[in-house]
Amino acid sequence: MPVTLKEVAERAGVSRSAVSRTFTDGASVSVSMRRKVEKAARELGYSPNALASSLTTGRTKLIGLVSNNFHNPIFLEVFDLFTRGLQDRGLRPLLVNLSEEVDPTNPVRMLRQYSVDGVVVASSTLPPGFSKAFRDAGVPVVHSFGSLSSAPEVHVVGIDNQEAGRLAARTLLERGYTRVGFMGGPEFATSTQDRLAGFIAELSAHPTIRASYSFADAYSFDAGRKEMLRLLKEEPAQAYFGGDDVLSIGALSAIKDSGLDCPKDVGIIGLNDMEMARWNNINLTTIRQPIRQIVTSSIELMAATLEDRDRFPEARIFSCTVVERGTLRPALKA
Amino acid sequence: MPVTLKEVAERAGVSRSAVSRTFTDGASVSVSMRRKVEKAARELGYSPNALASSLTTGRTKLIGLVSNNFHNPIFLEVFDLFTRGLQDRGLRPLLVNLSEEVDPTNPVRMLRQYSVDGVVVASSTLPPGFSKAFRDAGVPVVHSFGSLSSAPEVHVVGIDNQEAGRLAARTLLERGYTRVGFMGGPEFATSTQDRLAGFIAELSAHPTIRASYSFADAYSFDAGRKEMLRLLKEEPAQAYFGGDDVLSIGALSAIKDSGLDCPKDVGIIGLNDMEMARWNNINLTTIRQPIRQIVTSSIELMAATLEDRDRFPEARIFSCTVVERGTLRPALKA
DNA sequence: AGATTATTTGCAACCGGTTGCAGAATATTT
DNA sequence: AAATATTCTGCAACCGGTTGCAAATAATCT
Repeated sequence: MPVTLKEVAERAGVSRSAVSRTFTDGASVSVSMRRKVEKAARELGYSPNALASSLTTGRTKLIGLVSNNFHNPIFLEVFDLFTRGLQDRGLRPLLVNLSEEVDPTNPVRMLRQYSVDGVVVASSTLPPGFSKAFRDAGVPVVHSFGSLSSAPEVHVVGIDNQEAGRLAARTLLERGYTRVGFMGGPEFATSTQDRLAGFIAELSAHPTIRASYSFADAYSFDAGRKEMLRLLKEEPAQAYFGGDDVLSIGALSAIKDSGLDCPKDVGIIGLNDMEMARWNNINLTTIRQPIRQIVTSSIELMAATLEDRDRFPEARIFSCTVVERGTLRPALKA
Repeated sequence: MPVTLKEVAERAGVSRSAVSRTFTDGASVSVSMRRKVEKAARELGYSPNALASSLTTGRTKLIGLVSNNFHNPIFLEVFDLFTRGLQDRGLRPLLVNLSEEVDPTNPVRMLRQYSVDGVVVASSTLPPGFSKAFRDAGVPVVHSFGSLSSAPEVHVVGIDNQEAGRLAARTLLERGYTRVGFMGGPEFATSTQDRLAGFIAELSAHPTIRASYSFADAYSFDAGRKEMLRLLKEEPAQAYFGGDDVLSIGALSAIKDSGLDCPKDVGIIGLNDMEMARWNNINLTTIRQPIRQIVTSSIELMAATLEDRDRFPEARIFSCTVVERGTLRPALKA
């Protein structure tokens, strides 16, 4: 059904190579030849088969976009930015949903079968083993929103989750809270671990502060709500660092339903600054993660790595900022 | 770098065809041969190149997943369900972001270059011209969440938006509202037009009801908020059918900020029943769209159409239900 | 104009697989 | 055991392009 190179060549009365060259830029074709071929191509409605050409060029322009975060609203924006950014560079995102996948073997095989030029891992929860498995398969990898190690083995772009944890702790201290809590996401998520570590590290310099830690089952409204209801039954802290915004909003709902007031009785600070956080019936104080910059930078890094496949792995860190809203009491006067 | 068929054949000491057959099911290979080949393949870490084979088989198992709804939280779930559902059938979603695209030419070309086996258009706002353009390119198309015409030219799976509009109108009538409004999404969106048409149709049977219509700039919180603020300045209706949930939540925020109470002063019914609608600090009465069923059915329909490419276009309609929450006053006693 | 150099062009082989066909190897039948 | 029917296997051509190489054309220089 689709028109092939050969048909165009025949109609234009030239060789197949000539047609091929008119459609590969940088190739040597005379203007007259180009005109002839383009005319024939137009009349036939020809457009070259990217897959066939990938066979010889070794480039598909396919980029695996793998994620397992299909329940966090910020990731819709992440996908939006990634797809547009990749498209703008002529790259095609092959979306891979890794929810419930524990072993990288299958995804790796699949991505190799489709000869992707690179893989973007967009996930805050996938263990680094996945990225490494892709790299070991010889594919350039950028892990966005990943956790950074001191010696990155693949490119990582994101925030420093430990620093975010420290920032959360500092913010709570500034507000004069003396009993604080970390209400994290699922314990196995890399982001949770890192944020907790930072949170603890910062507080360790303040021995007078009482701190507690617990984990919700998932990064979800219900999990946050459930966990906060549990916490409120016993002696709750004065303020919590919620694992992320969705979780924090769930916690907020628990607080209100328990007849308590936020921030008067219990304070909350979230993380992400997702769209809903600023909705005025939520109005969540939170730590903002610069998503747009992270995605843009990830795409640039991927493009650069496609050029130079031996590029040394690097970590690109973006800083977070506190977004003041209504779920934490004001800072103490200095 | 990657291992090829030939290398496996050499190592196993057999012909290339033999190796190929081992990896295509339904092909005739003896057990001893299969064992030999599989051993060699395992040792070399071979897995067949799907793109190369697509050249001769004519099937890539690539499915274009095209959408322009990257700001509506329900679409995150839609993408989740689609990617998993497609993956489960061995199909690979090639994600295409059509935001800001007004002409189907480029996307069509791109999808043809990558020889997708089919296209799923997942959008409630794209005009039918896009689906038709894909179909005209000879690719099987399923338009999910699309608007249905009486004579579908491509497969359409979704709700009957007109019926949803009627349902909204009926619901408002049941509650005894006599001055009602339609606060739609952007006027050009197909879903908005259909919902409005149904809303009007239902009310036309009730000449005593005063009805008004207006449109927000987008399906977004801010647009809904802005439009409701505008409406509240003049003489507002007693209750509104909000174009979708996000819009309705924006409207809700405007109502509260204006010192009014919902549902006491102004009622709202949304559409979609997205996750946040049930968050208790929102608690939006809304019309539920059965997303999961729509996606599942779309995938089945796509799979069936891949089998029989001449399948006659059909429309699959799922019904909506009202989800009672807190933004509409109770129904009148009968 | 003739020699020299730079551009174009077509040939043919190749990218990594698949598949119709015919001969070889097995299995089944009588 | 011979004849017949089945199942396997390799050959070679093909899928839709690309590209090194050498011949053919065009451009530039004396």
